[in-house]
Amino acid sequence: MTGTSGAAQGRTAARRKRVPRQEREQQIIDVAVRVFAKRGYHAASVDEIAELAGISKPMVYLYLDSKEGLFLACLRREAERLVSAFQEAARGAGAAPELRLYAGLSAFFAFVAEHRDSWVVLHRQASELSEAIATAVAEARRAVMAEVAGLVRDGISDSGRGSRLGAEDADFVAHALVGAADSLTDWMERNPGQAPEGIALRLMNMVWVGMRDVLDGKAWLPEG
Amino acid sequence: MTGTSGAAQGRTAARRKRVPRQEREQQIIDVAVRVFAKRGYHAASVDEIAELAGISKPMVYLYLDSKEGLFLACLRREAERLVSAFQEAARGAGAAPELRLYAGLSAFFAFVAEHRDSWVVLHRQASELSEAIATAVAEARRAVMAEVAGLVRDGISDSGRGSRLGAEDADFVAHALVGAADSLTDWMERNPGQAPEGIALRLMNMVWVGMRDVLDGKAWLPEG
DNA sequence: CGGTAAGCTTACTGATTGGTAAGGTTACGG
DNA sequence: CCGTAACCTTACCAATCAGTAAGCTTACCG
Repeated sequence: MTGTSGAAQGRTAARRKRVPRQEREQQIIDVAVRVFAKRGYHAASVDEIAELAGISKPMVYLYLDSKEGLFLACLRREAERLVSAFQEAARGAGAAPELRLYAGLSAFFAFVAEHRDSWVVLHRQASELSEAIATAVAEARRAVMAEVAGLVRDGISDSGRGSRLGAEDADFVAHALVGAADSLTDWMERNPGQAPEGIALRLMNMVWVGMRDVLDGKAWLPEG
Repeated sequence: MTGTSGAAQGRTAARRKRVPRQEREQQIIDVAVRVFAKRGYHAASVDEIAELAGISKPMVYLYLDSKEGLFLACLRREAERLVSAFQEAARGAGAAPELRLYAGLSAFFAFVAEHRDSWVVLHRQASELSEAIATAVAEARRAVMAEVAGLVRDGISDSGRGSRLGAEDADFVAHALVGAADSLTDWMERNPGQAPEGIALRLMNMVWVGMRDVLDGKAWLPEG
């Protein structure tokens, strides 16, 4: 009967319900992605994330170990979602590498449009941070890059245009493609209302057609 | 004659010479770029920068105002260098947009290869930070983007292939190009010994040739 | 109806570090 | 030779957070 006993949760408008760990973890990560995207890793405080998640800080530490652990969890979950979106789209688009690439790119742009915060977290929070985090980001990017490089390689050999381009070149094209897609997310933000498929199509036209022509010997040369 | 008077600078191996403000500022910025590139903005401490610059912390604050001011100074100087390198190369390459673009890209890759720290600072320290800094980074990128978009536009109209591609498309291509170049800096790191001109040439072939073909109506279409 | 464990909290500490106050010293013009 | 301003220092403050200790409360199970 102490005057203020139980005030902790008794008075708060909605008496916070107890929630099983797994569910709570996802809630925390949901909030954390938003906050990290908005403020950036360092400016984001665990206190704020805890409060927005409707719990107290020690819970975050109990479940996610540390701020870095929390960020890592965000990273892993969102990276997994993005990579899956790409892979599933590509896989579901038949056998032709060109079409698979196109489908993957479309899925990518759609994902970014829909999950802006996820993309921000994955995109511009890479350096700056600890080894483990940098590694995780690099790994996600590497996965996408490998996927794309594979499609490019298949596209090259499929087209019967021989092996004038080797693995190194497929890698080069993959880097260029992934980088272009990265950057086009900015363009997308400035040109709203563009369908992801439209963006993917333009990109395919720019890159793929050029690559095919190079394979056919129609190279561009300075002074040429 | 107090026993330890003057110990501050008397005992240090090399009695630190006095240096005029302008020169000292550049020294500080030199060091800061290295440290920011190595540690990232937040992990870098002003103390460390001061020490490596061979002076004490208050000097940094006297000359550069704040940590943010220091970073901003780094950013501005390095951005100016990079943009200049691109512009001068492009300007010195005659009138043809293709050649100017090629020269600009070559200069870009050469710059990144030579000034790795500058590039790291410019590249992956953008978000996370204050409004002013984000603005400065965005501005630098915008400058490059505008330059490239201009070249693309010129290239389109020069080729006489009409105006099937408008300003929006030039912007699209510019974003893709700049993003591809960004990302190819990673490729460059993993494939050392590649000449900047070689990288630029491959990129031109991928993108420019494709763009030209699209202008000629050789579009790629899914299922096509 | 206990009792035990999962869920949750308040209230702290410890360290790091951006930033500053106060004052010493050397160069240099008059 | 002297004063003044530019150059530079030591020593400190204050705030912000990541992370923790200690313990309360509710759900559920036997």
